[in-house]
Amino acid sequence: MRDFFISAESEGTMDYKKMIVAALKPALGEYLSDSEIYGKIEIPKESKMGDYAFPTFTLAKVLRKAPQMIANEVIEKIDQSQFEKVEAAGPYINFFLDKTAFGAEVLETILAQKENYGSNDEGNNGNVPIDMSSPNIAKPISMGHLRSTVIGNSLALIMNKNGYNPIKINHLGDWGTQFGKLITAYKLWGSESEVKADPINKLLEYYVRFHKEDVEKPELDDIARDWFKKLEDGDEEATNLWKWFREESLKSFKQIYDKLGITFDSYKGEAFYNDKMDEIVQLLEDKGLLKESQGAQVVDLEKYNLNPALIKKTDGATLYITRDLAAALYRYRTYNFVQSLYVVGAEQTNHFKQLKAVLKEMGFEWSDDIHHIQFGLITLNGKKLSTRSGRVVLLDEVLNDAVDLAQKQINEKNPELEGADEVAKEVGVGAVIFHDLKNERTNSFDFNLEEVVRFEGETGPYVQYSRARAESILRKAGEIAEFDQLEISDSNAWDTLKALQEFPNIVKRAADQYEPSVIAKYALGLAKAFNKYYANSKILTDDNERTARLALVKSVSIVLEEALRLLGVKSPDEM
RNA sequence: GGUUCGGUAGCUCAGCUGGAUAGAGCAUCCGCCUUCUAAGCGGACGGUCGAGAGUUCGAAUCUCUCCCGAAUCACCA
Repeated sequence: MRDFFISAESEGTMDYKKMIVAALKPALGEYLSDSEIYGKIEIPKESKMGDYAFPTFTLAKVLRKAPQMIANEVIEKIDQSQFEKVEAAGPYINFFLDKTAFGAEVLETILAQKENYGSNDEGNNGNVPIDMSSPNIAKPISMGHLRSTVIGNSLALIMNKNGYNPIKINHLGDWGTQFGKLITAYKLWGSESEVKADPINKLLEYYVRFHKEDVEKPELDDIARDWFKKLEDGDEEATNLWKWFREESLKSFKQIYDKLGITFDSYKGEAFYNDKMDEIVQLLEDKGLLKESQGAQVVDLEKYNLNPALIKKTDGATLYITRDLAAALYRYRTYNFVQSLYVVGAEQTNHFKQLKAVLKEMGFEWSDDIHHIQFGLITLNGKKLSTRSGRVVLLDEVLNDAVDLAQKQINEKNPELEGADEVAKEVGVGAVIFHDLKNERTNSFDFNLEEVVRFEGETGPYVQYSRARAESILRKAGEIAEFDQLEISDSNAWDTLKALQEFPNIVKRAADQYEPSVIAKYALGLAKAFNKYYANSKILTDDNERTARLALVKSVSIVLEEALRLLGVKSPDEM
């Protein structure tokens, strides 16, 4: 087994817990191993109680003494020279770091590494395809898609920060029986010019009308089925219409992705796998996994405690999972991934369990590297969003509202701001993205426009604003010849320095848990610490710590910008 | 009914592998712009951590039972 100290050392940043283990070892070495000591060290809630603490409860039994007494005895025995002080507080041994040395080291590291601060190469450049966004052609992008898009994008950035090579795949919903309906509707009521003018809305209108009218004219369903059949058989008219709908839809999707500042590495959607499913069926057959059940072809998954996976319908048509099997295999062959992520809503949990189970049954060990990154539902007035019932919240509208509001705020608070339009976009869109990412992925939330576009409190604009203030100070400070003498004696700076030091661990945790919210929460914490410092200490005073304070401000700006970047949020220098 | 995820302050949520008086933001009320951007800072108010039992020196956190809510459970994606 690899010694944990080696890995701790290889991180490149100072591990203060390690320092504490070294200090405690002479006193506790005969009762606890290094890693046991390391594991017990905790961070007190309040900084009054020190920066790290070691609870002595566990030793009480072995030593048959009261924890308080043990704490008192231990501090007598250990070398305290590395710390500002070490004190026994009841059953705890509290360690106070040498603040100036700690601060100087953190600042020096950040200023040297700049935006690379917090990066690591844990991923070894391994490929990680990320299935994300994946809207359906001819349907508008709603708040529901925002989650997958924004979480996927952030995870791509986080994985990259951890040394992986993410590949963002927009698995478009560009195939299925709905295209038969769409073509039917278009042929009956549509026109080329209408679609060109406003593709998504018009196509949606046709689709909705189809569903309205087919209640009374069931023959429409037959026509639609025929058209889809034609499409499957490669009929020229059907194929051309399909291609055209797809292109027009994609164009309007891209406008939204532009607003969000998100790009993709692949737009291979469901249709791409049309000719790749036969192989899957064949493989399943060869391995004897396919069974007939009620006229359909299924893979039994009882040993996984799952329902059978339906591979082929009674009529011989394939299903969603068949396509996803083909996609999974294609991605494995194409990217030889170390992990394959699917940022898809929690309602599809069962599907992904089945997908992984079938792949496992097929003998593909890499099934274990597939992770369903699920997220909670966005509801409207407590109900699930649904295009057909008209209960939709269009993402584009939300983004526009947010940008308008940001514009209004700028007019009020900073009317002289140059490039106000651009800043309004960055702030408005940033608010929406941040709102989506600040809470744990799996939480569901009910859509509330006021909350989404809020700029005060724990929001994206709060973080942006904090950094803009930092930048403003730096502008006023002018050129700094050289950052040396980085010791800061001001205790108001302490929380900020500690937060800065935490960033590399936060980056790792976010990747381990596939949780952008870890970064968002961190950004809020750092911004908060900095605002407090800003409010209580004058930075641009001419004394011998001025450079050190500016180094702190610069470091805060660097790390906040980087944290926001990992969320896909921009950092305006002024706002 | 089975499975999964939730239930923490009026509202929205934190709380890392169990640890020192349970934390934020919003809302409400009160202070702070002759100092670096008030999209800010400080303070007040506010909680039987769904209920009960268990493990433990110690439980919001782990185990079990129950209550409540959501998602899902083969021919949609």
